[in-house]
Amino acid sequence: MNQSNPVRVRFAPSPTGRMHLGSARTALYDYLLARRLGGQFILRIEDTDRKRFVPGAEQELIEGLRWLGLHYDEGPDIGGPYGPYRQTERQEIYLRWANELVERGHAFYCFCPPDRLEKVRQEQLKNKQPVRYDGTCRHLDPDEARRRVRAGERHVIRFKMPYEGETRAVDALRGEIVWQNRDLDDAILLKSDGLPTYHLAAMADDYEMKITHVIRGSEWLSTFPLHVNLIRALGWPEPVWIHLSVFLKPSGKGKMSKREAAAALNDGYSIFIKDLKELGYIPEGVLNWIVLMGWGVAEDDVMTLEEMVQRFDIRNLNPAPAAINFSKLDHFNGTHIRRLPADDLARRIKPYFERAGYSVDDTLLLRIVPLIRERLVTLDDCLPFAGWFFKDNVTPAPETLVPKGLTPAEAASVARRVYDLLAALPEITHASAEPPLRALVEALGLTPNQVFGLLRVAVTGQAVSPPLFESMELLSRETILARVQNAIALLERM
RNA sequence: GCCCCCAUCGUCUAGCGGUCCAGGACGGAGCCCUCUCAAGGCUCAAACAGGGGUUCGAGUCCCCUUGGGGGCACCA
Repeated sequence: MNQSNPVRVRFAPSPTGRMHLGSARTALYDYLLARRLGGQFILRIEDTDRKRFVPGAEQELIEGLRWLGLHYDEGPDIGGPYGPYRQTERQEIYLRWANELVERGHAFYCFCPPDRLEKVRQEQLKNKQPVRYDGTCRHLDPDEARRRVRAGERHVIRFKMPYEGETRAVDALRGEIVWQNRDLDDAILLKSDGLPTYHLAAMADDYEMKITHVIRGSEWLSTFPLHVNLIRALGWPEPVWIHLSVFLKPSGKGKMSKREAAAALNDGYSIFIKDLKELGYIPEGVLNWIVLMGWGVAEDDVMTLEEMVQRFDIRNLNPAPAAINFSKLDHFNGTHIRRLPADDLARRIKPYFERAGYSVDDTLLLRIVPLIRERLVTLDDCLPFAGWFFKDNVTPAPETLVPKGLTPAEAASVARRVYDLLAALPEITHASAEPPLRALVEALGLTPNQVFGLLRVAVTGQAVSPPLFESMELLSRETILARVQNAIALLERM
């Protein structure tokens, strides 16, 4: 690689499914590497598989990247100097290189029908032989092959893998890897539909787009020798290769499966980025979580995207598979929520209240935020903690008003004393209400828990709430008195 | 079956031959704080897969075993 060239890193997903943790992490590392080294981050859509194409998948990818804050410099929706950035729009390029490979003797036309290939495969499997192409068309006379192609015979183009010797390639995380060429296969580069396979398309695009670092999943390790041989056959510069490990299911036993994904959702988690967003996770938390799955930092593991850029170094990447740990996601999400400025958090939770049907006063919301900030794991936790602020009246279950150790009648009596005390105050604030109420607790020979608990349920309608006095301060005196009055009535009716 | 990769607390990891009776984080346990729930503080339990080498010395290098993972498509 020529060090004087700018670093260019690409995220190249295929629009065949949903954006999940694995793709997000790859994109994140791509982004971090590009930003860290002052280069460009490119989005390229690998849509050459028309059978598996999923409408809307590209949009989810783009929205996912935007939500995470992983902004790219070039991509299908924003263009760039090396476009187009969708492989189906670059078909001529692959055709040209495939022909070039054939001309140079590094690839050959193959007319083998799929059903024959399948039979060969079964035979090899049965005989416990390595499964690969048997080489039938490899030694066809080139002129004869060209004639058949011109005649319109259905064909593919295969790479002519050397039969002897070995292939060596370097992965940045694992060092040099060696393959015996006799174990390698004559992979298809150009399908009979005229579209390239990943092998040709990705390599050609990486070359055309001047990609300097390839970060991809370890599932590409097995075709790694094919890719380097292809690149070398064409004399292209070799990028730095980085093969990331896969994610394992939470137990660490086996990879993430459909079944596991469903199980996660059942527990209130998800491996899909869009779901995570809807579950109330914030990009800061998600990013911090996934960046550490495969990247080790000695200390200070709470980071913003900017801090990740400053600290990122591919030498710290871990090639070992990593098990997904959702409780760590909760931790990072809560931590980053707490770090948000009040107005920012207010802006982010406002939609949750509105979706619940409340009309939200921004001034009140801004005063609520400090009360619930350290209680939120996900954004939607704001509802159980603070939804009651926006209700005109609350309706506690009568039995929840009765403190431990007291009868309903005793509770009613306590409530009346509390009412009298609050009614005597010209205004009810944290400062004005707490001292006399504590004195009352003392005088009644009860615990703060008993009295404040009753008041909490009376005022908020629930047993768990933000701090009582701070919460009451946000309510009008009339509201508080009316709710305590209501509680007394409820208790008297028990 | 064949090829390739990986291996430190339950999990994510630090460690790049001596500073490691192995450090941090999540989770767990306990204590403190406390009006509930949290947050926060303190403490504790918890790991170098096994076996051979190399070396004065190995978690750190090599080999084997075991275990885990990926791949073996006209999918990416």
